[in-house]
Amino acid sequence: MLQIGFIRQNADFVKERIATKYFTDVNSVDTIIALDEEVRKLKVETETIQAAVNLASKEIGMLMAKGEKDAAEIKKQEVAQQKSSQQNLTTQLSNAEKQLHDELVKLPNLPHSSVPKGKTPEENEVVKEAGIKPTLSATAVPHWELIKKYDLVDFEIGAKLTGSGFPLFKGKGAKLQRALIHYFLDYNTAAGYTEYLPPLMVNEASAYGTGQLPDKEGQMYHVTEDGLYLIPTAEVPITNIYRDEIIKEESLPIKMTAYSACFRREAGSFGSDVRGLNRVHQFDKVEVVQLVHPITSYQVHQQMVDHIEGLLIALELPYRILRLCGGDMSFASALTYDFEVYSAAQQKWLEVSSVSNFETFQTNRMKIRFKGEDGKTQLVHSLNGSSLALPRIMACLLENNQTDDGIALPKVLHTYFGSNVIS
RNA sequence: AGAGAGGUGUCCGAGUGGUUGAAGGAGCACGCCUGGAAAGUGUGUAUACUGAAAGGUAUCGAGGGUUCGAAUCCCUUCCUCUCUGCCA
Repeated sequence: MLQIGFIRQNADFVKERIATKYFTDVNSVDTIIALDEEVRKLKVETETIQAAVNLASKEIGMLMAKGEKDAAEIKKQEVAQQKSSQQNLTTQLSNAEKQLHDELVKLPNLPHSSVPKGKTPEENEVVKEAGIKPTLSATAVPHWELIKKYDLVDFEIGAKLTGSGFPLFKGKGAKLQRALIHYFLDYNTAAGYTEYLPPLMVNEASAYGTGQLPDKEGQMYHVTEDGLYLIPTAEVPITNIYRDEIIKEESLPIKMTAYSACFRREAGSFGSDVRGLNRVHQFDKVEVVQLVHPITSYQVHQQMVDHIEGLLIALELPYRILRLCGGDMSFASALTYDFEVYSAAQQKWLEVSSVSNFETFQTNRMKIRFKGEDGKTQLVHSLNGSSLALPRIMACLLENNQTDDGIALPKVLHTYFGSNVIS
């Protein structure tokens, strides 16, 4: 959520920036400013009356103490009149506040100045492409065939147990997942991230804090009986750890990593995009989150990109880094880099990580602040990135490394997996 | 899941209707004292909104109610602890 004070002072800038995200209703900025003015005006009015009421109440207290009952009664009647005139204002105020909040929550974050212009994924800017795309033999097959061949994942039984999109990992497939999670967490903690293992369900306040609510309600599984949501990413519980906290400045940056299962309803997907492990309702992911001092956030963002790039290099996968254009960025992000790996048999790029700087968009909702040297509290910046999403990594590892003798695993996984090859 | 107890500032802890944003203590910060430190001592020590400022408003888990006035009374709800039950 954008800060109202900032909108008030930079209305034109806000409109201009929002437009690059192809947010449809730029006029809502004007609505917000008008509502904000109304709210503040009504606040002053009601608070003035309240101040008078409070003062009178104290006077009544003193009169009662002195035993001057009659004088107290007269005061009481005065207060009663003031209160009746206040009631109407209070109703107006709470209505206006609610409207203001509803509008404010619908505004997306403002894209950073380096965000490329564009509306569709095709207009994302390729910042870097590296690694070697393998030349596969004529007999090479996509990962869903390899999965069958080596009996790594059973989609049919997953569907039997739960439904489509809930893969059942099995044998070496399950072990490869474990090896990857283990390796990713080790890599992150070695870089100074503290490891967490979070709850897989969160309450409404947490889902709201990171921006899943109210914007993306339909994308989460909702346990209505208990008012809980299955997490779409560990980002949600992990970032919310510091909700409503004031952090000591010297504790910044706070670096956290977590493995979790992720649940996404992903309504409306279809076609070859959803084959095999390309898109599923439940998947494993390791996430990194940082809470940082505002002046360092873009530097940290770049460090996180480098950090995640290191994983892909270690996994020996061909990858590319995209700077997302305004139209393809998420609601809450100010700047996002996506990582994609090249899936050689499918001959397509698959997104495996998204590294974003949210600036104060999330922390304003969560009220995550620090107290600076000047004694003023201000919001920290939050950032996060996947490191990494497992299914597509697995798909690429299988497809790109397939040989007649099995799947040759990258060196870094040998110890974790306990073997050099899946055969 | 049932029974009971409780949630107050950074922490401990007092407070059952009237200048209580909140006693007292600890911690922390700054100063004095000291050769230096400890001890001692003085001052300060929440957050948000609003206002140029003075100030004002709100906040004692959360939400609602009673009252001229609520940390204190009532209702709802969340959480923690103890006991019982159940269970990986």
